[in-house]
Amino acid sequence: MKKDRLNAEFCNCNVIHEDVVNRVSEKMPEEEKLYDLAELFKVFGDTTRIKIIYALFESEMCVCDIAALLGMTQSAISHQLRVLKSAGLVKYKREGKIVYYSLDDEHVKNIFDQGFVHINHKYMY
Amino acid sequence: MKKDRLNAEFCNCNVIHEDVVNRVSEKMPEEEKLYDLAELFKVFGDTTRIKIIYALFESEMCVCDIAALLGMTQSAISHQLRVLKSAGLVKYKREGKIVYYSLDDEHVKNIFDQGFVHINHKYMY
DNA sequence: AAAACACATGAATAATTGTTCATACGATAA
DNA sequence: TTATCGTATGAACAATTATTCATGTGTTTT
Repeated sequence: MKKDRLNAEFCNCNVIHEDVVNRVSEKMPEEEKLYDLAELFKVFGDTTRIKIIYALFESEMCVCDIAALLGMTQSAISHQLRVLKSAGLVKYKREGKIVYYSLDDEHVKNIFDQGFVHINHKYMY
Repeated sequence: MKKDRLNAEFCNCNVIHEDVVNRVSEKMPEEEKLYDLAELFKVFGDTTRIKIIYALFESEMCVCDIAALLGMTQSAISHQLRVLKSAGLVKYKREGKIVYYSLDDEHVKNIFDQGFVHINHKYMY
């Protein structure tokens, strides 16, 4: 009975298909890339941030306008804009007292469109 | 000084650009769609699940093999496969004692590819 | 100068969530 | 049948996180 372990890592069960595991293991992207990808999707995994991004698809907006649009406090929006900013998804420019936020990535729309394809496909059954 | 509120929702700041807010408001997708989209991305927002999906890009796999590949317990993998399954992202087939999981959505790859575009673009600066 | 406004931010709280542990289920083997 | 194996799952725990509240910063206005 085989008791192989891959990468000397702890695992409480046997490897059933060693060939498959080895082949897939070689094809896996770098750990760091996968981590970064998960971090990016984590940013998209919140309704408020999704709404902010959709709003910014249409127009650059200041914090107060976004807060009014979404019916949320200025503080909550500001906190979320910070998350979006550190993820490199939005940028801002200051004009007097007002700070205008806009999208800083032209690929986000594509990601969301593909996401909708999945959602809509799911509901056809 | 204007004190408008949109949609009769509470918001602790003034609407500065009423025209922009109204125009963007009309263009926003349905609340439910945005919620579903966030839920989908939430599933992608975990390194373990990202790894599982990448593994399944290459080959269908049983639970033990995935656990060995990722160096994690069978229980942890099984819990995550449950999440992926209820999101409509993976399907399974049973053969005796062994359960084989495989991808159930051909669009996921596109979403991830676009995600990588963002990540790689970000690191060029 | 002080007051008002737009926005940012630290701390606290509540809610969500990933993993572990123990155990149960379903199928095969002895 | 009993034992074993592959998998599923509920409960518990730790860690993360979204919002609120209070307050601070920077800019304009009076």
